[in-house]
Amino acid sequence: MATAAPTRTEQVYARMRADILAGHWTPGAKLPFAELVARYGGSTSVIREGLTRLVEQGLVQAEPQHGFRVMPLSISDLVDLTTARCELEGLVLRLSIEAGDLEWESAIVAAQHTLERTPMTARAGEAQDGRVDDDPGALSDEWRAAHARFHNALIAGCPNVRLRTMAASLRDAAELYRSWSGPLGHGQHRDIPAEHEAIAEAALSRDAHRAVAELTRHLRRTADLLMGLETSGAGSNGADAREPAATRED
Amino acid sequence: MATAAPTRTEQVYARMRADILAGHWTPGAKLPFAELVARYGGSTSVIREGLTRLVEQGLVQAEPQHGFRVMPLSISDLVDLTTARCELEGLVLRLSIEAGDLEWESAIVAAQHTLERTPMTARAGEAQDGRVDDDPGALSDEWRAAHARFHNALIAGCPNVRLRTMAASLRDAAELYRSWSGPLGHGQHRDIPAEHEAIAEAALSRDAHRAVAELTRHLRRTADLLMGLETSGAGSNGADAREPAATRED
DNA sequence: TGTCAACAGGATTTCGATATTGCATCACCA
DNA sequence: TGGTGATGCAATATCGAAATCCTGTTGACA
Repeated sequence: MATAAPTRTEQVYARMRADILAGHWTPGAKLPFAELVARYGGSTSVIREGLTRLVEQGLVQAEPQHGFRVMPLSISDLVDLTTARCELEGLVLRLSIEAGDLEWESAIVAAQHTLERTPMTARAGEAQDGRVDDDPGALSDEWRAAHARFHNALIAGCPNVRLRTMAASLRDAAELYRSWSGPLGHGQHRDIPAEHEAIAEAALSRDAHRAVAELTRHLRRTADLLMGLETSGAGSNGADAREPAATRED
Repeated sequence: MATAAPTRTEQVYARMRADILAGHWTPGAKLPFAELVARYGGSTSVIREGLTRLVEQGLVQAEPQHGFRVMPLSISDLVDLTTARCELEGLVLRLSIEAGDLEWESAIVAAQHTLERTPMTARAGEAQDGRVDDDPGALSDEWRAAHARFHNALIAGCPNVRLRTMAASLRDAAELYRSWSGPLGHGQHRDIPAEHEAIAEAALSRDAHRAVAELTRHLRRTADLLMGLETSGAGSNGADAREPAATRED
């Protein structure tokens, strides 16, 4: 599965990244070298390089003489993140719709089909080997992967690599929040598949304005829900809420 | 001068970054460990960590088993970069104008005053110690610093840390292009100070729409000029132009 | 003469140990 | 008894060498 990357650093980095995004390390928790070396193999140099990359991506925090810790979550950051995503992902989606070709369309159709038929919640007690087991009702890894692929397919048509990369990076940051909140759709009279279909349909109709509006609503709803339930379970100093969570602007 | 950063990695990283942005290494050129160790001190680990951070920022390119090289320049990337900057920096400026306080205003006034009175071109023959000397007519380090501070002051009012960081990162990437083109304003019947003043004036008048329009025009003019002159001097495989430079969209 | 394989040189990647730093505990003194 | 300073411990930051990989060259063979 990880044959393409020849260097050990790359492999370790990829695994650490996946684990963090999957929620195997609690936000704000320390990442001690000893444990990382034991878990991922490689020497401190390799671990350190991986951590450094994650720091630069905003997924990990570095404290100069105290080591590294998973980026802590906060309400105010989630507000910022959501605003940034709405603006940036909206822009990228618009460019994508303008430039997307047939292949792009087909990929969206396929990704939506897959997502639609992938169950959101996993069977409990299927934790891999990580530190934190998934509570019942948590999003399944398969669904999250399909979800990411769907959103990636939407913006894949945008020819501007820089904008696309930045949008993807923001989505990763949001993934961290998604991992550390209670189950999302939970009854809350919300039809997530319908939201996805609305976005896809508008995009395929080349109706950029409507597609962006649907996407923005989708993102904001998710964020609002996350904020409502924001009480990250395990961690010691997991979440520090600085602001009273007011959706500003737009 | 570098007393605040306790770790050696931080110092080396900062110096490498500054040197790259200042144009002391030609785009596309290899960055051999031996030379880096000799120039910046520290062992390979330290150098490597710094390079890794720069890779994640898009300033350096990593080829898994072949080392690192300065990110190559290309017309198509400059087009993407400019679009991204116009959109993102425009957005951030708007938010900044909406939220900026008196302190923000004052900082802009001060930064513009400084910029206005800093000569753009340096005296020739003042190369520090680096590899590539500045040709006569190149932008002075002082002006470039003042210029960066001015643009930073404009967007400093934006409370959204993520958006602000991303905008700053894009400006750094643009700085690389600025370093590797002929002198900018060169007669070209262009009044750069006036452009800056127009942006500042509109921002201080809280006229977001006009400010963004002025900023966008400023950025596009610079990019167009860079593309017209795009023939990076020294480097071996410096610039690879993939597309015929067509400004699209908007 | 052209092609392929083995070899040598140089560069990067990885390792394990050492040096350094920060923190907590404890003794000592006012 | 409260506060201050020294000491030991744990963890990170840094180092320099060994291992690994790529590249260009030489030589043999068809």
